[in-house]
Amino acid sequence: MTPRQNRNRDRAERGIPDATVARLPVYLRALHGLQERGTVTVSSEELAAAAGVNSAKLRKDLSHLGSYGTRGVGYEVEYLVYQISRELGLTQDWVVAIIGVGNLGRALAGYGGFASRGFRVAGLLDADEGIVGQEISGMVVEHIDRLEEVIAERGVSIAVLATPAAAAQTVCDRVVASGVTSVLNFAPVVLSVPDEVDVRKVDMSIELQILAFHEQRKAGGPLGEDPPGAAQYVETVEA
Amino acid sequence: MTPRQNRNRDRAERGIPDATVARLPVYLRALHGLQERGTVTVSSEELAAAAGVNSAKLRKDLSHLGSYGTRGVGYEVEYLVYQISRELGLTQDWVVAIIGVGNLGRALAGYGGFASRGFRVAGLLDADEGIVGQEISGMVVEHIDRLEEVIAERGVSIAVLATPAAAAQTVCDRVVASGVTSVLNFAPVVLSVPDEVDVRKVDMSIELQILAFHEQRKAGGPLGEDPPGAAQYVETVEA
DNA sequence: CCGACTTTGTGCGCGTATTCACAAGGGTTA
DNA sequence: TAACCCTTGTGAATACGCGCACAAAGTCGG
Ligand SMILES: NC(=O)c1ccc[n+]([C@@H]2O[C@H](COP(=O)([O-])OP(=O)(O)OC[C@H]3O[C@@H](n4cnc5c(N)ncnc54)[C@H](O)[C@@H]3O)[C@@H](O)[C@H]2O)c1
Ligand SMILES: NC(=O)c1ccc[n+]([C@@H]2O[C@H](COP(=O)([O-])OP(=O)(O)OC[C@H]3O[C@@H](n4cnc5c(N)ncnc54)[C@H](O)[C@@H]3O)[C@@H](O)[C@H]2O)c1
Repeated sequence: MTPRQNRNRDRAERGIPDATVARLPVYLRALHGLQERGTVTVSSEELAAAAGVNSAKLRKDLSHLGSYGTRGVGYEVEYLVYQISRELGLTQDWVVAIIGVGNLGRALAGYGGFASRGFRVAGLLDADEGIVGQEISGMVVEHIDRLEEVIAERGVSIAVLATPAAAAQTVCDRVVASGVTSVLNFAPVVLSVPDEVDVRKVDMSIELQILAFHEQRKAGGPLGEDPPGAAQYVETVEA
Repeated sequence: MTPRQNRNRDRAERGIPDATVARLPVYLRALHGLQERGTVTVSSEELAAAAGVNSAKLRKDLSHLGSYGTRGVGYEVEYLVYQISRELGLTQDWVVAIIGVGNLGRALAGYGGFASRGFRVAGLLDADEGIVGQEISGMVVEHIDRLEEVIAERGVSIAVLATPAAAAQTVCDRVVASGVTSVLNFAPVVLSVPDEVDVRKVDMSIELQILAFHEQRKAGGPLGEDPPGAAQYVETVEA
């Protein structure tokens, strides 16, 4: 069997498509909402509506976890919550460190949406002497020099980077060298990491730019109506 | 020429794939970096490396904007910056309102990464009497009751929602009713809006959950090694 | 116990995205 | 001018994701 065939087989048997994984948390959120209202059973149609997706897509997504629905009835909310949580790894606790405790880091430190999903913030680190020692959301900010110790001692497995862009790669390198293989990056830079490390980024500036693009479309295309590719543009490069 | 042919031509000539649009801001960031270091010309290989993508993908992306490269040489940095900015609509100013000035809203209000791309925060709104009137990043927080006036008077075209989840849909409805067609949502809810409105969401909790999924994979699959789809699972639903 | 009804799980076709690989095009040098 | 080198732009193959539509499978009333 060629390596390629092997990879295909692995995908088919255990691999859950990335697109599906990205939606599972949304389903989970919708399910928790239903749970609070005491709903016991839900159809794919209802759940899909609550999650804002097509019902066929929802069913296909869930089918990747196994067959947890009952035909003619729907899905048992509680059981589905358990299965999705389990698949996402939320049945265990994840230890998180937030690095860079500025405006954004502070907001993150106090955010309840983390703890409620099994993410425990076990460290706040910063380089600024004025910030180190401050108590934020019940935790004392530690010095970045202690990064490696903190990661090792507390078993940090996810690092959240909220430093300025210029510092992000350096901090990332240290974090990775300490054995962390999951990074959530808020700094507007592309981090380079070894293959085994997962980096996800949150970039609000990019989101705004995408909105601006579409907004401009609605308003009638880019300024100066000539289509890109037209031959008669002028050299007005200088800002 | 029939309307349909016209539409097809427009698509072919002007329609830029969503996946491409989402990457243009990344290229732009990389280009600004090069610009600061005085680079005049860049090859697709170099730029792709800086942006963290495959070079063929980069070239194909850029080809959607027209042919702005020179074979044998590469792309002129300054010119490319201009073309991408123009395509994204960053050559004009966008007026933004931030709604919900709590932990996150505050961080956003003071964030420099917005202004530097032509996004001007023209309003901060909140429902809390204790927050209304406060000065944050040089702006006075206004009462949410004035939402419609603020949007109309200042020509707000993008709304940033940073309210609690429970309030988001209501606020969103009001914003949309006021004519805003672009929304950036930080609240962990699926917003329902008319077709012509674009909503983009930023959800850090989802990103963490995706990281957790992959982290669990690395550690050897979900707890209790049985592959999903196995027939012998037990009814251990109760938490 | 049966037949009507409901909802799941999925085969299939379609469109989009990604990547490879190379011909075409432009610069550069002798 | 011509030969050579470098890099773009894109055709073609492959992979991926989406959603329709329907058979299979279960429920429920009679
Ligand atoms: N504030 C926002 O709304 C927002 C939005 C989008 C992106 N971002 C990005 O998030 C990051 C943080 O933003 P912010 O507004 O909190 O900035 P900030 O300047 O308020 O905070 C950055 C913090 O990082 C600390 N720091 C600097 N170098 C460090 C190092 N080497 N190790 C550890 N800590 C270090 C600083 O002392 C500071 O406290 C930036 O990269 C920014 O571009 C912020
Ligand atoms: N803080 C974070 O790091 C973080 C991370 C991810 C997501 N979020 C989400 O972002 C949102 C805001 O988070 P936060 O931490 O800033 O919460 P917060 O409670 O600190 O702030 C919410 C603000 O919204 C205001 N508000 C409430 N109802 C309103 C209404 N109807 N109109 C206008 N304003 C209203 C409140 O007065 C408050 O000031 C929440 O939905 C949260 O889930 C926050």
